[in-house]
Amino acid sequence: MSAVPADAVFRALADPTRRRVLERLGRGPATVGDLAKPFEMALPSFLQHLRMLETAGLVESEKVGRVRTYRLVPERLKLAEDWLARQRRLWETRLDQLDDLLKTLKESES
Amino acid sequence: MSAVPADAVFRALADPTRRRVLERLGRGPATVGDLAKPFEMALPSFLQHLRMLETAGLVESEKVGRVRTYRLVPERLKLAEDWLARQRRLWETRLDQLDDLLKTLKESES
DNA sequence: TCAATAGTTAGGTATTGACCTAACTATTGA
DNA sequence: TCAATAGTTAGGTCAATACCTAACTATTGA
Repeated sequence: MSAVPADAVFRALADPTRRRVLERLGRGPATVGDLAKPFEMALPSFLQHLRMLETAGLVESEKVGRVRTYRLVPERLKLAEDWLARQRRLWETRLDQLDDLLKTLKESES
Repeated sequence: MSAVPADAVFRALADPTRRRVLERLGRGPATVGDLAKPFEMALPSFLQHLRMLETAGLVESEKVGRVRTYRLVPERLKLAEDWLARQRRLWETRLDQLDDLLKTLKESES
């Protein structure tokens, strides 16, 4: 069943921990330790979230010595944004058409 | 474990079946049967998707006689849109700051 | 050189998601 | 009135998520 990239992106965004990580990375790259600090969670659990973000393509990382640094891949969020924007255009068009219809009906009354 | 509304919205969007349903509803209300027709899936499985969209607040439904009709609740998509827009503003600001910094450095060279 | 640090792997549990079939209820049109 | 229609409920399988602890590897600074 075609696991479209959008699936992974939206699934990655579905978790508050992962959204907070993205917000953090929006202000610049950070190491695993830095990223993990604000969370109660055990490290291995947290790493799973990072892995999920990375496989969704929303972040990328590089290890130097024993330190791995993550940064945002902003283009990837566009996938989600684009879908939502397209969706909004769709129903806005439809509401406009309804509006036109109502206007036409009102005019033909007079 | 604050299950923020955004969680449910993004999770609802994570499945292609549900996104197709939303696209369909973007063109106007439709009954369960109408919505289900394009999908191979058994009806009970499909209903679960509809339920998930409804608990996420993305759609609402009303039953008249034996027919249930679904329609989009567009405001709800704004939750997702807003988060993404805020996120974009964040990292765009940061990239601008980097840009300024680089410009400043270049100027001080000359 | 060796103990502390940074991250990783292995493996276990509980819940939820995505599907199915079978059997049911409520409505409606002939 | 009764068979077809529209949707619903019950219950089962399998994979993935979200967490955990324990034990490990690789790097580095004193």
